[in-house]
Amino acid sequence: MHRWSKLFIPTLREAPADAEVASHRFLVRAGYIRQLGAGIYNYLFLGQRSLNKIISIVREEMDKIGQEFYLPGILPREPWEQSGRWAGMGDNMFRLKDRKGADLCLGMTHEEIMTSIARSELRSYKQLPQIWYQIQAKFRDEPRPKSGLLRVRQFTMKDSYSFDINMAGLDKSFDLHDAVYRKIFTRCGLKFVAVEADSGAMGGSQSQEFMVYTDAGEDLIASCPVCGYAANLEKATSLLDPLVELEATGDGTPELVHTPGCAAIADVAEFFKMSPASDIKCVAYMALKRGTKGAADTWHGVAAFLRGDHQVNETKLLGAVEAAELRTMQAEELEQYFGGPAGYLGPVGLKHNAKPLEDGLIVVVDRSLVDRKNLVAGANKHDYHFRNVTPGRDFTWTLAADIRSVNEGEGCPKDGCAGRLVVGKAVEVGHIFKLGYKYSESMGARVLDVNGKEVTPIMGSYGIGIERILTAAIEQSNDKNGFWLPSSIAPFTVVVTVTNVSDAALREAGEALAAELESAGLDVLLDDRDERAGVKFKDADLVGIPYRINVGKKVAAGLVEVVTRSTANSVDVALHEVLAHVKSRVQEDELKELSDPSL
RNA sequence: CGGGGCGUAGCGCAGCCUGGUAGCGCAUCUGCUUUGGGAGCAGAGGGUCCUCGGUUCAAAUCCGAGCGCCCCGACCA
Repeated sequence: MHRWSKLFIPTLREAPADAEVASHRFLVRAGYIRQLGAGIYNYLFLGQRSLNKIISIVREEMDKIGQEFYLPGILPREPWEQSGRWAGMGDNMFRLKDRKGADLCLGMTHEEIMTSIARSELRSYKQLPQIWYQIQAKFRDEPRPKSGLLRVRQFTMKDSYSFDINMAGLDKSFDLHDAVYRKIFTRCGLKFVAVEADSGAMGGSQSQEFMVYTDAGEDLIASCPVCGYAANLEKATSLLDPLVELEATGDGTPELVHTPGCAAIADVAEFFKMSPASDIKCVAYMALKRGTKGAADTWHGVAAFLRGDHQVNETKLLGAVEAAELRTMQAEELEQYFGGPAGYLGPVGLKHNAKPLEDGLIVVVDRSLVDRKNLVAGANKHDYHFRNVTPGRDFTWTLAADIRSVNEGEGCPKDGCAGRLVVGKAVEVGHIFKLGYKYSESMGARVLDVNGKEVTPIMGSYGIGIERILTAAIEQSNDKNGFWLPSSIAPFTVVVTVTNVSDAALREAGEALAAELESAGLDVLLDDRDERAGVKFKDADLVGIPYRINVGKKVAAGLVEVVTRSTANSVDVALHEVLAHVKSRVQEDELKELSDPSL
């Protein structure tokens, strides 16, 4: 029997001043967590209890498709060197040395280690497919930990890895994860959406994130309310409405116009009395090409051209030029590549590469510019623009690609769908990813196929952020008094509140009821503290327990109150019917979660 | 890494400008009363004022350096 009077549940009336998002404030106030350092948290009794429930659900579902391992958190340098990620992970990796001076790191993820096991143990296609998973602490030296448990330096991850003989096998492993993830998040009571995600510059054919909408989230999701299309903004595309082009002036060829003081898009649009959509915006970057086989890293100029009213999507641009990193150009670099200053950069007369990441400038134009005409663009000369600029005729490019971010209200990209996209903030709770051959190839994992020929297994990797499930659940269900969790992941299903423990009859009724519920398999917390009723009600509302049973004066009439935290609804129930009542409520919740059409 | 803010009792804060006994609310402990939405009265305990150095007769307060934490941006397999 869990008696509140004997437990350590340090609730706070006030939250620490630096807690901003709801889940952070409530996790601290409810005594779930305490901070130890930036992005480093102690999980106390209630927090750990809830996380354990989440882990149990994850484990139960994952065991249907995979096998649980447990790999070390402290890892030698060598496998990371082999995959190329010792350098590639950069400062995000915690690194340390042992007493002999050998390099070690703390695991951020375990592709290398799982692949090393596969390499040394898997020999035949007959051993495939394999799905291996673990639930374990991950360490990432985040540049900016924030928002309580949302972005931290140590967290718990369920990560799994699949090894298949071919693409069809990988598709199946991916689909298995997709199905199991939906089951897991549903059982955890999350209102989630699966979205298309960026698969990164280093290959991988399909990538899907599981997101929960919340303003505390750090990702932006574009979705179509009509057809259900949903994608991370890093990846989302859209249909643009047709535009009316400007009339050509003069002989229709580029004409240099004096545009004093028009460095900003808005100024240019005002000057020419046109929409910013008829202007060509230029954003200039330096792109990092990672040196291979010990060669030095090199930086290359990139000119990104797009519509004046569009925003560069750096993730897409990074993918388009196949670079490792981007940074914006400095003034000297602008002068070197464009011969003109910021605010007046343009594509006319620029020399560019035939292929990305060679010497010289890479010119990337957004696809939405390709069929346009009579545009206005900077002349690479202070206070001058060209008009009558037509892409293809007046300038060419290294490559044309989708490098812009979609905006809310643009057309859904699905064929025949007339919907308009909406954009919302979300937090990522899971990610499934077709890795391809990156790790199996670089680390030399091979098996013999049915013909006795050596082939490289194809891999997938799949993650779930355990703490983020808890955080997202709190974000989606809270009010000014606290939060409520689904009974599947709440630290307790029901709290039995004895309103006045100095009344022996109430105390005994509470004890008896709690014992009955507990012996029926419910997670019960008996609030037997010698506190005023109000204090106990406030605490119960705060700490996330979905049901409360008030054992008070009505006990004399054989009644207690069953209060639902989410709705504050209270019903009087006869003592001998409480168990059946609560059990059926919990079962209803589970059924509702599993059949909720919004999922 | 760029910008901003903060560091005084467990939590929330005042005091700092203008140097001189370290305070308030909540929490904690004791007693009495109270007992259905964070009770009342009386009493008590609790502080390296982030650290180090400097100025001064005297530093929470002024000066310098460092550390830590938060927010915005950049970054984020």
